[in-house]
Amino acid sequence: MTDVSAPVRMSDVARVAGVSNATVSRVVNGHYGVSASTVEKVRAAIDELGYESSLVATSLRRSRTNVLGLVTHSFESYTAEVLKGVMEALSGTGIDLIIYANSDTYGARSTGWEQRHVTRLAGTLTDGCIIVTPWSNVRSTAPVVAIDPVRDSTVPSVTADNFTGAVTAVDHLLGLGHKRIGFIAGRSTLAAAWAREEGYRDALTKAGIPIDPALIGSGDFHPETAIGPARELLNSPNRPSAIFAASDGMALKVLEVAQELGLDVPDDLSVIGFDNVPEAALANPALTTIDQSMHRLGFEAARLLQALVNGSAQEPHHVLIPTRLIVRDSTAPPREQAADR
Amino acid sequence: MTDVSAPVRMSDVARVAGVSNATVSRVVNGHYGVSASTVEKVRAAIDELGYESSLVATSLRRSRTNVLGLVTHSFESYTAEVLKGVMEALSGTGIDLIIYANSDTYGARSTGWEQRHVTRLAGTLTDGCIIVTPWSNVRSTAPVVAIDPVRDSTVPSVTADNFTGAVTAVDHLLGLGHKRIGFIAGRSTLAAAWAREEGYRDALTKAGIPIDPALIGSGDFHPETAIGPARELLNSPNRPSAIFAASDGMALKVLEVAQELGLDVPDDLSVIGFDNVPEAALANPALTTIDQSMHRLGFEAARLLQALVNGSAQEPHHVLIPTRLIVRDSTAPPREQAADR
DNA sequence: CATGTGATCGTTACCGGTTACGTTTATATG
DNA sequence: CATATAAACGTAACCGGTAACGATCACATG
Repeated sequence: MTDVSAPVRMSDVARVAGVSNATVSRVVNGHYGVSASTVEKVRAAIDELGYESSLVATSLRRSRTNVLGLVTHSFESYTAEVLKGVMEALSGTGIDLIIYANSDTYGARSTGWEQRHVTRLAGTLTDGCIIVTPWSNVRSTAPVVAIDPVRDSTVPSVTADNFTGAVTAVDHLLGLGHKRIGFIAGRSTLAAAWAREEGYRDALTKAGIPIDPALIGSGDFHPETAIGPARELLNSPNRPSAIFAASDGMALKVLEVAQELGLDVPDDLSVIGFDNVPEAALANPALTTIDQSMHRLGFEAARLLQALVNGSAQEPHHVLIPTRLIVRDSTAPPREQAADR
Repeated sequence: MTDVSAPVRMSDVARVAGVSNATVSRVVNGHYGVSASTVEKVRAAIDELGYESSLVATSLRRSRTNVLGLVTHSFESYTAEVLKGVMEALSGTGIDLIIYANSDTYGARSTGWEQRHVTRLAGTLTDGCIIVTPWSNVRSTAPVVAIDPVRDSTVPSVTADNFTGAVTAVDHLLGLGHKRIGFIAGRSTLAAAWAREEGYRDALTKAGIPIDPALIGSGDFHPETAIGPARELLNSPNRPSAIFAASDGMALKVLEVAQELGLDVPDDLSVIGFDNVPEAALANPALTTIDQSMHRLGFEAARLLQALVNGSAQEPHHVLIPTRLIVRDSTAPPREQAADR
């Protein structure tokens, strides 16, 4: 039967140790001005009572809390990867992480939740916040770092080099001999989606291929939204020989649609994604994609936020993570070219 | 140029609206006793200033915070699944979730951190806590629910029916004709590991097969720890025709070891895991396993914790989630039996 | 007209710590 | 011995809200 009584407060420790509240606080925080014998008494009382300071009371009074906040709206695998990166950056620093998730908007993709959570946390509970994939802009008095922000965002951010990555993806397809390359876009308000589409357009233009609006379908990064555009692209009389999807989730849906239509990947259709989520490597066929290290995004975001909190961050506050082409089994030369050889 | 000034407090709203702090509080919390015109003024001031109440100050004063805490030590895929279940249970209830992760022990598997975090959160910031895979026992004045607790735990818990699941796994192998079945155990201090081993022993005994200690290797649920025992089992002169690993992570390592030794799965060796992590379905060969719905564990844990907080939970406070055999490609009749037919 | 009643709103103590400041005591200095 | 100095520790204000309590006022009632 353990104690189900009230939690142990600092005043309890003070009473047992026969000192004042202030002295206990000094001991807990290792401040100067307490005799060795008093420190000993207080330590003993703390151990005896099993005292732990209240995070809430401490952060209300203190300006610095040594806790960083992270706000997210879902826990997909990419979020987990980001979190691992953040934890790695924080490991051994003595800085803890609080993740705030609100149930009301779960799965609802509603907007404005980041703002609410950030203002509720920043300035009191946390020294700063990381926002994972924000769907709207935020303002805050405490430092904020966004991962994959919206297009017009002015807050410090960490993103993959989406433009270069998209160019690399299209160049890969061009290099294989593809001429008609379809694109399934992401949510246009997000900077990442915009940059990937720009990369697609740029790479084609550079290669002297005119942009055909009929080859551009619009998704919003959620896998299901790729199904319609994919069917449309693949059912068209002059269907593309390759499709570049702005995310792996959507690319995997393209694979499904291709299978459903009896198209062989990569012989009839090449598919390339973006993100390199764990599922991509395990798909059938394994998905060629552009790797953006979520782990790295989280890691760098935590680093940047720490620097911002310490005031030691150098401008500009936008870090770009390089991307990498991962060639797997979903891309190959188009059938005509393959026959030529 | 947005405001980089101090955060807006309730007193700022009060000043702008020309009322007292208490009235603003009443409006924010929708309490009775404020005239319609005053409510309007306060609402306007709140909108104008963009006020959001401080989570910290509120929870310091209030006994009830409508925030649940979750303490975890890592963000593997099972944690993400659990989180999704928790969020689903909380969706629409107006109850938010705070996840606390401490960096010091990240990956270090040290002990006692759960206790620190729970006491720092419970009673002030949160109304109660869910602890994911605790490695030690905890006490708390606020309700606590453990997912996969330690063996001697007395706290309310949610676990899969590990015993029955393990029996099912072994029965599946026995049904295929296997007689020599190896086992790779999990961390013995965890209730789940213990129940799975008990299930293994029980199923064999029930089938009249004596327990051979040489067939039991010890891991601790971390995948790498399965490699040694797997090599030992598979290199032995009288090697088992099937191995039951106490977790999918470890089972996947067994597959790797088998490949390394030139053994074909499932022809030379059947492998069955436990958990049904996403990777299991995508492994080569696809892993036969016992499904324990992490999502469900999280969901039920959140439900139980809510009931505990509301005081509406009925005894006993231990909920058992049924498990399910998922037959895939890593199990088959042993070679001898296969030849018999 | 005196008093009762209820709605509205301000005053103030408090949640559990932190810290500026003041007080006491011991020791050093003139 | 009087005074300066510093170490050790307590007192009390404060962080940003909440809620018990009291005060004020309009209106109804005897």
